[in-house]
Amino acid sequence: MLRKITISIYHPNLVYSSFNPLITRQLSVSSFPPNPSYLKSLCSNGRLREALVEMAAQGIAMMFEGYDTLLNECVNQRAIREGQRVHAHMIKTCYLPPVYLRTRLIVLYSKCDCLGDAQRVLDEMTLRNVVSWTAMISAYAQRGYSSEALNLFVKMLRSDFAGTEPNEFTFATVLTSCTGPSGCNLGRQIHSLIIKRNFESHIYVGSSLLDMYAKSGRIHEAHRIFKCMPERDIVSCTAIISGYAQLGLDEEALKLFRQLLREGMIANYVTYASVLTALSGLAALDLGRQVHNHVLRSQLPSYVVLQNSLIDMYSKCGGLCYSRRIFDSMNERTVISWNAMLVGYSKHGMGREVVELFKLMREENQVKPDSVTFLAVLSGCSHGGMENKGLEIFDEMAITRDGEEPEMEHYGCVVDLLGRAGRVEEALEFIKKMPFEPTAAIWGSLLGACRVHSNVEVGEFVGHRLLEIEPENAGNYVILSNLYASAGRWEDVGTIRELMKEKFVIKEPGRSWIELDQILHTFHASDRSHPRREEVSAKVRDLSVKFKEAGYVPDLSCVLYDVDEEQKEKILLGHSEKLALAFGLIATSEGVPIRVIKNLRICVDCHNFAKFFSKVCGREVSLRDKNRFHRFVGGICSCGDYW
DNA sequence: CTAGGGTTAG
Repeated sequence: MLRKITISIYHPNLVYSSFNPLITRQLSVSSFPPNPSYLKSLCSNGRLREALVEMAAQGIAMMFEGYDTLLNECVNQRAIREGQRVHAHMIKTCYLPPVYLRTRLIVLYSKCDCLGDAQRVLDEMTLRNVVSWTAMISAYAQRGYSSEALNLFVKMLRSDFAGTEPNEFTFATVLTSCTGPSGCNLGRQIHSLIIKRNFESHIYVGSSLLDMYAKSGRIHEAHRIFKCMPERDIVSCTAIISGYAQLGLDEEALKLFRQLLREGMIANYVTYASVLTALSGLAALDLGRQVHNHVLRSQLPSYVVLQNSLIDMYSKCGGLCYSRRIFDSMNERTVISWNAMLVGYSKHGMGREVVELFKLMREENQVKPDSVTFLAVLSGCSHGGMENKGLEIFDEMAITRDGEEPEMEHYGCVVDLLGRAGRVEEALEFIKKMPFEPTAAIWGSLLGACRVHSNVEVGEFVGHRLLEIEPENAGNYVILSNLYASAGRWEDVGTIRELMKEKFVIKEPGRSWIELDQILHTFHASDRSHPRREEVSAKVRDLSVKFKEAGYVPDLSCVLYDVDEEQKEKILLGHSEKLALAFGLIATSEGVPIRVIKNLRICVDCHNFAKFFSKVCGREVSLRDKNRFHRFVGGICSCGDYW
């Protein structure tokens, strides 16, 4: 039953209202008459619900200020249901919101992930201003809908309405959607608009611009913009540092970080996360520790992102126990924290720990495993000698369709698992039955298995398949020729060498480095650049002689060039990881473990050399190659000779 | 009312 109440009017826009007594029962009489400042005071006391009841009580009578107050609060609290009620109220009472309020609605819907509703509000607007356009573009951009953001931007440029010229907000936003292969082209066009409108030196636009160039690989252009910016702040500095780091230009990133610190930059957690990425790439443990100390001294609150990158940095620098310490100390973990830790164990070949941690993750049930998690777990099982457990987990993954659907990479892991277990034929059958066209990486992993298990028959088939898809990859020729050599099929070794001559492409020269007192010493194959080169190569020759006495036989099939055996041996001794090992032996004191990092996968001969190194020299060796860590102790490697 | 940099995997 409805009851009519007349309330006193003191607000010019407020008229008589009828309301439902069921609602009013909750209201104290003293709260009347409702007015915008009363709504405001309710909102500021966190009493949004009561404010909404007030709104309902006002029936047909709400005007700008009241709606503005309520929408503001809904946006702040990300309260979508309440926001919808406010919106519905506008419609029901035939209130026609001005551009400003409609824009608030767009913002509300987009912050609550209701992009369709936000777009509908924009579509219904007959008048739009730059803010309404920008809010919608930003909604798409922030959620990764790049093409929608860009299309909307173009639509905005074509729009005839007044007040639709993009401003600095629009440019800063839309540039973040210029990603991917065509991103840079679009970005350049937008850049020219920016120059025309004189926004190039704006600090937000500038950092967005330089980030766009950096992310599309045009780091010099990015750096030019950075240098030209009339003022810098922590975001623009971080953007350029992370630009270098993301492209793998780790040393440049580190150099810039140090230089900017010297110039007075106050790093924040994003800056640290970015520079830690660079240090992960360099595997520079001492430098990483130093940055960690900076972090601790700066007394930042704990940020999950930063802790995640610390976990990653320590594990990639060979300090896995520190990773675990950080992981255990976290009071909040994201899926990335778990993944980083799992990947750490996986790269160190610690299969048992991978399985244990994965079990813990499922038991805790706070964070749902994603496709990266499964990748880490499967490859961890493979590298850690837990083949059956890995196959079991893959089957679970394929059966329990509720979670992650296996992707190509997961199938690749299974090929790896089967291959490692010596089930090479089964792996081949598995590839044939996959719902994907096998990639070069998948054939490559099977070829590696064939080499380790000396399965020439399957290896030959796989190898030739691989040479068809990837004729430019030198590694494939090496492994196939290794395989033929191990079976004594010298004629076929010769054929492979002939094939190679025409197509052989060196993608990336081999390079190894070692960190001593926060300084990285880098060696290239047959290096002539290091100041102590003579001493180092003499040491390698010396070691080779010693190791031969202990049973070392140089594996000449690892050499690609068509030269005589003596030359081949000389080339082998010039491999960068041998130089780095020898340098480590010279430059560190007895008994100290030696950590070497290599940018490519380690070759069979160097792997063997390192084994003898650990045994004969009595030094523990940790060697990180492109795929994983190898830990050599007493002549045995943690990878079990399978990598 | 609208804006820029970040962590795992490949």
